[in-house]
Amino acid sequence: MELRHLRYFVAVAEERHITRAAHRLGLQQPPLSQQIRALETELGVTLFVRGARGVELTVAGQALLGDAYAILESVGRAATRAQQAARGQTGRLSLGFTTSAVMHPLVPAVIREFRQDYPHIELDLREHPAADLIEAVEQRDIQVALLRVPVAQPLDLAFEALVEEELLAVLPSGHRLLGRAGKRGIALRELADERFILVRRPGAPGIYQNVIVACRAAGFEPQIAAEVPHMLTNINLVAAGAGISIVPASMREVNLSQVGYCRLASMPRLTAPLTLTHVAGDAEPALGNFIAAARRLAVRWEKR
Amino acid sequence: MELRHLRYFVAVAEERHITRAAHRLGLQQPPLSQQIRALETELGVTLFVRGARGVELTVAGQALLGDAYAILESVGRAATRAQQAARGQTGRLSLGFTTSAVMHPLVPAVIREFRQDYPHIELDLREHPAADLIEAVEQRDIQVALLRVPVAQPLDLAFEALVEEELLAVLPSGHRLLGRAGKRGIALRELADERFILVRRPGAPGIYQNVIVACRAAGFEPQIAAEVPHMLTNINLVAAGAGISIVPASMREVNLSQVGYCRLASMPRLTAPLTLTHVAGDAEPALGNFIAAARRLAVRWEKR
DNA sequence: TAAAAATACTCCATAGGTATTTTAT
DNA sequence: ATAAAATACCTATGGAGTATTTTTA
Repeated sequence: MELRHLRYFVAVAEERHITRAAHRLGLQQPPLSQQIRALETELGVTLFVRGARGVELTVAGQALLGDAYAILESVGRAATRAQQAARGQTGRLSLGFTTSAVMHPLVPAVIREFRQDYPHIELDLREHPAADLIEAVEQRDIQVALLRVPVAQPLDLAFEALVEEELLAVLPSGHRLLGRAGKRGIALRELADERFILVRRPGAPGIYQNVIVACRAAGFEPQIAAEVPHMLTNINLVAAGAGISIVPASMREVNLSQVGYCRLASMPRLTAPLTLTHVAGDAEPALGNFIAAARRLAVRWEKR
Repeated sequence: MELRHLRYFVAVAEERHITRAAHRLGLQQPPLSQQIRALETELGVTLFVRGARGVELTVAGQALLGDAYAILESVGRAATRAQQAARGQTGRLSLGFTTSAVMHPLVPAVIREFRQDYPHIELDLREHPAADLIEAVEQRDIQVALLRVPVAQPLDLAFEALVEEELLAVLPSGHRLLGRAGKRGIALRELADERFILVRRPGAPGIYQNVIVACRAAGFEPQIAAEVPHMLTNINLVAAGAGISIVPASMREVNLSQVGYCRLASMPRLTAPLTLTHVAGDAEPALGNFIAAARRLAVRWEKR
């Protein structure tokens, strides 16, 4: 049986008249009669009783008609669904991110916009440490991840900095430098005598490396008072007076009364990127659409 | 799009290999490649990424695969359903009957057996007076009816007596004839002085006519004390002492203490048929199966 | 470079067209 | 007697086969 048979059958059933149905289908009566007969022969069932003023459905024909409608309709739906999937308008997308990545306003903005533009894509969101995210992308466990500074960059993954974000010094509330910091901020070397608290996790140095390199360029070796696994712990330790730190500007949202943030006057500005990563090569449509949305919003963000 | 495309597509998707799929389908690789390409072109979508060791489904292909399975399966189901409908194993059958017809044990037996043999046929049961039933069958409102003696027999309906049932006299409990009735029963002429209560409805005389004709043949004109519309009313009036009556043997199930039943010794026995009626001409399968079941059980009943 | 898919072409099965006959009311 | 479907026969589209080339890992 072919869909042609069902299409012809439906036309004849609706017209109750082979000649009229043939006309409607854009063909002649004999071939249509033959196709209907062929269908009847294949099914081993009489679908129509032929009369002098047309044809009438048998009970078997009535039974088939309902199914034929359903089948033809679901064929149509299958086609549009495949097309939507190809355009990345349906399916699922799994996205991972680090805590510090979601602190950046761009990330929730991208998620919101993508949800709006592609409501039929199931979005799978997961928060994990950067190293786990990179491994998950490699394993095809998730399709795309948003994180900070990826140090280990496997060759089969593509990495792309969406935006560069300024790094700020976090100091305890009463710190003398907070008062002296003007619009341009304090010089990095003014922190030479401070004790640093930095985020470092095995396999994902994050901005750790950047800070140390910058300090050395500013002429001093930073004293590391503590290495913590999480950026919020980091800020809490500063609040507790255990030292100072340097964090992405968006962490300013963590607005504890015991800490203050100030800019660093180094030129060029000390920054850390918000990085997007996925498996290299052709991205499947839903992923491509996500990346496009992320890039679009990143450009808009830079121009804000 | 044709079902062929979906069948081929499924084979390729399952084998992840056009050449192997072609072999499985009993054709060569190039035509299969062409058909898959044609499907992709028609949908405007890439279904497979071609590699050196086979093909892989794209997301669009994955989306289509699920739908293709569902479609092919429902095509198969549609075919078997049409065949079942043609054999009268599915669909619906509406059956009407009179009160006196269902009193006959054959009727519930037929319904039970039909339900058992054709569990997928929806059986519509309705109880109505005989005249209404005949009209309903003519109007194609119901397909088949079981009733007693149809007097008005429209030409477009077929009538068939399933079984002849003996008629019995119903007498008030203390009636002198009940004691004298032997195995053979009482003679009809012994009722010459009794007052008769008979069922008669406009348009459906039932056994009314038969009884009168029989009495005349026995040499007397019966005195009609009352004409009632319903056979149960009839027996209740006998119980009340209003007269005597003649009813089908199966009414003996109405076992009131105030009435007694006895046979009538006339030869041949006075009988009334249980009649089946439906529109004349070819019966549709479910109806044919019902009629066959009714006939089969009727024969078995006669031989009991 | 080896395996798989794509291309080029050929063929033929069959969907579809034309002319006519049969059927049913 | 008439309208509709069936039959007979013909045509040609396109599905499938064969040989070969191109692609990809």
